[in-house]
Amino acid sequence: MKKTHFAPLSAQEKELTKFFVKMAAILGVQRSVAEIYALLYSSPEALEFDVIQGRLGISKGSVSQGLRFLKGNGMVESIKVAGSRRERWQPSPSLAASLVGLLRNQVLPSLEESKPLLQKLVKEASDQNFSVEVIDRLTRLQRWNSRALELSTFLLPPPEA
Amino acid sequence: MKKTHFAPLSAQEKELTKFFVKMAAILGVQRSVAEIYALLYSSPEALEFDVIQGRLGISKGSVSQGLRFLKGNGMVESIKVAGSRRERWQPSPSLAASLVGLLRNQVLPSLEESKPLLQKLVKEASDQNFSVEVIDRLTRLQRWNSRALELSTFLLPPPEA
DNA sequence: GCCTAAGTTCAATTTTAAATGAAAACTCAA
DNA sequence: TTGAGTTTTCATTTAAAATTGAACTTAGGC
Repeated sequence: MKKTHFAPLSAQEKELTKFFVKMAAILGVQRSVAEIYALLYSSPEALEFDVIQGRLGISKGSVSQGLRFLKGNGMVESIKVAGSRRERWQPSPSLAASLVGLLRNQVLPSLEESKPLLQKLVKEASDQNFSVEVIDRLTRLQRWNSRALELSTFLLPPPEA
Repeated sequence: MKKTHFAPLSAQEKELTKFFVKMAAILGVQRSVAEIYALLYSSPEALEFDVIQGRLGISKGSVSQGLRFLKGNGMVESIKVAGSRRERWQPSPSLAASLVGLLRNQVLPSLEESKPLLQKLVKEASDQNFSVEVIDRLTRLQRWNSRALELSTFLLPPPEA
């Protein structure tokens, strides 16, 4: 039998949601995702899909996409109980690891993509006799990109590598 | 006499714009702002309002707001030439300082705002006999927030303080 | 191996954010 | 002081992002 009524968020849950929504905004993560994470984070037990949907009052589509995003970034994990087809969701044990996963996926790709681009730009600027000032700026930019990349790879090593 | 025609962006300028737009996206900064910065960054001399508007082909409103944002975050500065009322814009000399300014304004406020909120949540959770697991999570969250705040204040000291 | 509960997909819609541009405000050269 | 040359403001428009939900797929209990 399927549940049809769910308790609205408590005052504390709402506050925690505010916090996660704010942090998520900094990282460019959407509100509904932060809401799901906040709910799981403030629940002592793992929650079923239905419960997440019902308590947050959002669509199945959003729950599905939100959980996929969170799982993809290593921020939540699901457990299965024998005899039921429903998955139960909970936050990953390490918040640190979760943030690392998130950052790696959000930031690293852009840094990597830009490396050859900047290299080309610096070369062209020198070849085409740009002003020293501009060449200098581009070179510094390139240096920044490399450093950021090194630092990220050091701080955020790929999982199980 | 007012200029009415402006050169479109060169291939290099477009590429550099792509780079800054990408980086800006990570930090949640809008595209038009990144475009303005990229243009100034690739120009050997300081540029007038009109030129920025003309070469980027964006509205006066966007240029005005974009420059205000960049200036407010210490990323560009304006110089005035005697005998003309127009300001001329250029990127701030230190890219590092620019990023610091940006991060401080984007991230620190949220961290600070959240401190008392998290403190209250931890207290309420203990008072109201939440599960150990949840109390533990909230406590770890609080610790994270404090550390991030300390680290930020250390890395990004307020200007001229 | 069915059959249905459970979850996913994605086009359509809603919501939110960004850009525009006309009008207002400011500023300084004359 | 004045007023044309600049820049800012902000209501409106446009564009982008997030959400919805009905149709579809999948998994596993029976």
